[in-house]
Amino acid sequence: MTATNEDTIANRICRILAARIVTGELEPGTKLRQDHIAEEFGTSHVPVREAFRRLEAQGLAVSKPRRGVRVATFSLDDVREVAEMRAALEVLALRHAAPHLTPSILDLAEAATVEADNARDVRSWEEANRRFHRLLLAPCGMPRLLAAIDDLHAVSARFLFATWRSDWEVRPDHDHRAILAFLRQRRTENAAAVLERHVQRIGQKPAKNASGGAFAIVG
Amino acid sequence: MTATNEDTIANRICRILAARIVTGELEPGTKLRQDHIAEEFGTSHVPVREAFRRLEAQGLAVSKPRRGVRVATFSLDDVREVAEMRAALEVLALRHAAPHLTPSILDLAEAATVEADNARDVRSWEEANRRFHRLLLAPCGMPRLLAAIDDLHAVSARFLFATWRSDWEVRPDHDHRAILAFLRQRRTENAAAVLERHVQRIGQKPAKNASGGAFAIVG
DNA sequence: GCCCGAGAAATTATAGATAATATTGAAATC
DNA sequence: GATTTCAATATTATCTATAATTTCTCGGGC
Repeated sequence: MTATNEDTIANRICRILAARIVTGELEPGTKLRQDHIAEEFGTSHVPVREAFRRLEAQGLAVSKPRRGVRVATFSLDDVREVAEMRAALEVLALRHAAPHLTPSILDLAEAATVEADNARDVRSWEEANRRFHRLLLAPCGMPRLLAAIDDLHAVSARFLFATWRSDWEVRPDHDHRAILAFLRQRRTENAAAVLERHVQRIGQKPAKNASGGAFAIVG
Repeated sequence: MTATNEDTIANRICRILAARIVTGELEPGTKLRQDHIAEEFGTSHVPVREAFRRLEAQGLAVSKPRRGVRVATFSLDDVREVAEMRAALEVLALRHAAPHLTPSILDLAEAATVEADNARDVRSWEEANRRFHRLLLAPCGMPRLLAAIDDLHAVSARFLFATWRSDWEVRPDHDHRAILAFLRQRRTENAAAVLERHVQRIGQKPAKNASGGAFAIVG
């Protein structure tokens, strides 16, 4: 029952740092100092360095030789790029997953949509939204594709959390319901088309809402 | 003029091991022992471990905690998955790159095609082929997308090298020429359609050639 | 007042060493 | 003869220490 035995220290550090970066607790550009992190986790700096390498590969951190590691910055262009990649890959995954979607999976996805619509904060909305996407795509049986989509989701979530620091307004997600309706009718291509537009909206220019604050459409 | 100063030891080890894995010099399933590799490169094992983490992220190696790192194995399903991902992402890249393609870039791509057609071995064919794809896609200006495509190319190349161990037959690439022709006419969507089919062919079931040996269409 | 440089402090990258774990092979048992 | 157990070996994951590089700071000169 040794929980630490299943997982390496480097992996744990990587997961925790990734969560901090995604939620914005660690701001873009922040220096990640290996000795400080090592001290915080009560380890040496070697596993910390290994965690850095994984974060780098996921695009959450940037390292320059001999100049340290920083939390990756991201521009609107980056967000748009990730949105387009997600759109292309999620459509691919949905096409392969559709034949294996069961009514019970679609019910779970609908429940996730309802949860997202009722979410009171951005964090629980993000969790429910990601669950919706994952439920529909997981049956594609393409592990590398799913892993790539997950990484892109993480970057999208960074943008989401950065935009909606504290305030969050409830708004029903019509795209999700449309996708589910099409999938129930086995009209895969229609569902894929809605999904593609839906995901591409992530990177759209933030617009003004009624109260004057900027907001971005997210998916 | 210190070349080693520009690059970290871990990076160098990673690049060299990646090349060995891709070319098949290191066979799938081979155990990668950190102490042996460290000794070969005349370093300690710490940079070796960091290199392992990058190889893992690229999908070229698989590591299980406390059980070491092995060269990743790959099945025909894996190859097909990578082919589909490449098709989706390369089409996306081409759509964005097309407006920025100049006649001189297209000329270089044509030269690469000629080189590939005349290649006497699989290795030089692969180099020319990859150059062709990269020339056409690089102007898209989406660095993360290009990096993802590069990683997928590496996995495709593993399959290529594994299939064509030594023998290699010259065969002109009609797809490449068709893509170039469409791009010269600014018919981006036609070019994208050919590219999509072209890349998807990678994972197609190996067929028999005249001499009776199995061969796979590759792109 | 501003810029430049030398020295100091902090930090990274690497090396060498240690403890814990998995693997292997041989002997003993069924 | 096959199987299980146990110890020897090999390997991994980690820690401590060291060398090298970068950044910071403070003082002097323009």
